[in-house]
Amino acid sequence: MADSSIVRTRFAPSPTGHLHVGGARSALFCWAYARRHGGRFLLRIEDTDQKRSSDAAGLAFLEDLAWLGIDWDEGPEHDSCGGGEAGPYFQSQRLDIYSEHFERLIESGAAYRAFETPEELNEARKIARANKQAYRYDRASLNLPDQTIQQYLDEGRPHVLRFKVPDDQEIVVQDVVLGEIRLAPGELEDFVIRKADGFPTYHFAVVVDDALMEVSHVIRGQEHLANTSKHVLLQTALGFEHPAYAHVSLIFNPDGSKMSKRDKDKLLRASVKERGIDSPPSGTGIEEDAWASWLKDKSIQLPSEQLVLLAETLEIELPEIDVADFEKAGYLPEVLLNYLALLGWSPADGREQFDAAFICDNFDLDRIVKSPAKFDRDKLLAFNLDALQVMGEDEFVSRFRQWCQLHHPEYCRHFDESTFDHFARANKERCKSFLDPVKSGGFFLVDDESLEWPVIKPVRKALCNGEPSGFDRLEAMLPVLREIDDWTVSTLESTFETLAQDHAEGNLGKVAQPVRIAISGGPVSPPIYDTLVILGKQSSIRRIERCLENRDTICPAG
RNA sequence: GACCCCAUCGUCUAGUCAGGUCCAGGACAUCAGGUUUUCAUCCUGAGAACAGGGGUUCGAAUCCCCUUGGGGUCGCCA
Repeated sequence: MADSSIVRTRFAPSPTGHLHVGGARSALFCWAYARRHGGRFLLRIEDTDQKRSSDAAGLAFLEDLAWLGIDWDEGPEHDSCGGGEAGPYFQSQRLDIYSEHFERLIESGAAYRAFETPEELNEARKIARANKQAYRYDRASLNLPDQTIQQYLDEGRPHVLRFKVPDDQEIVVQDVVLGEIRLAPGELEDFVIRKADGFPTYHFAVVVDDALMEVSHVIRGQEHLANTSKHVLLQTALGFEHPAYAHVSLIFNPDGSKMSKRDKDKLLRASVKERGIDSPPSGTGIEEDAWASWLKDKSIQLPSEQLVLLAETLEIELPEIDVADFEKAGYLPEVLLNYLALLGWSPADGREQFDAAFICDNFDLDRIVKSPAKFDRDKLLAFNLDALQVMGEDEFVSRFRQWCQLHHPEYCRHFDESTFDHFARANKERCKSFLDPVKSGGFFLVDDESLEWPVIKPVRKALCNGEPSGFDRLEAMLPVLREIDDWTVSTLESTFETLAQDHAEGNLGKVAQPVRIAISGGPVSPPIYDTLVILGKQSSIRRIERCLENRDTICPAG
């Protein structure tokens, strides 16, 4: 340990695609802590599982981190982030480093070879479970005669390396958030540190890497709490210093279950089973084999594109779990970051809305809460609204345009640049997320000749009821609107004021609402003059005409 | 089942470590009014919590114990 006073934190995900919000918060806390204390934040890829192959898609979370504005000083290179002296930062490239440390443990007798097969162990676990007993590895291989071991080795029997847990001492973990956690002697079994394929297990790799990368503070989710005792033991056996630990509570769904990256699979799997679908629906691109094993094994996740396609065919709405889901749903990265920071942490001054710089200036471990938090989308949405409202108009337009290009290019294609601009501005005051204008603006995209008017209460109220009715007023207004040459917000505004005087005793709503419905097909749209201008004179007139033509369907006689 | 962690309004939390200033504060949500050309905003107001039981103490949301509830882990996953 070169200089123990320098703060070094790390985020160490496995390369399984997108970053989920729990991971994002861990990364945020690590990052903020390093920034607050003038330290370094590193990223390390925990890819020691050969079965879950790590292709390029596995590294999608790098984009998610970057989107959130979390940058790393060392780790995989991405844009201007990454690099560093303590690499490689992919565990699969550090195998020779681990073997050196395995050797030390074998020589000192702190680790031993074990020859049981996974099947044997599974069987033993099952029996123990059936007898309502806690299963612990029985150390059978530890008691094997040297001769037998040599014989097995000569035969080339596959084997793992297990760590010999001292059975006479209590293990104490000091946690910055939780305090002191004690584990009685004998609670821990001799856990595996090297798999049969020669790769280290998570426990071993994490300890070696944290030590070699001089990580000073391990900030991670509480699901790792039970592992920490193993790590502490390994550190002692290897002669490493213990980093400071801070275990952050988990993030839950509103229903109280753990918010997991596997939730989407879980939801779909349940639905598939319920409907008795036993082969992969066509168009999802899922192979028969993959489908079968996915159905059987809860720990298997489908690639995200297949997940999306499957959800579409089943007409199921997937929960927002990944950072990318929130991006797609139209949230601002700075708002998500803000909200995530509030999940388990709060600044001393009680402020709730702040930016990344504020977090970096104020974050500390002593204000982290121990209890778990439920993810509250309403609050996130409210924060998003606030951020959208205070955003400058130009910034809003350009960010909204960028987002549309990515997620709803049909709007960019449909409008020319200045009309898109107007569309964006007209929506700014009234949207909670980038998705709102898109969801409510579908009528802009439909053909004038195919616009329909659903016969729902607010429509009938505005169009059919009263004397004169909305339709009567529309009829009277149409010729006036036809005569307008200067189809602009200001001209329309003065025209409508006159129309309101002439036909509705000055009540603007009485003239605006029928027009709104006529041109949008429903009772909701951006401010009426903006809507008329964005749509254009020709379309607006045509839609009013067609609405009038449909009077009898919309207001059935009686 | 074993072990470990947690427990303040519906939700996120402040207050807990250094007991009194807390008949518990804020935010989101809810409800009621008001503003508004629709929706969304915006403004005003209201209701809403220390899980239960024992201690310790002059005094407990704060300290201790038990119960209950929730969660995590128990993989040759990370």
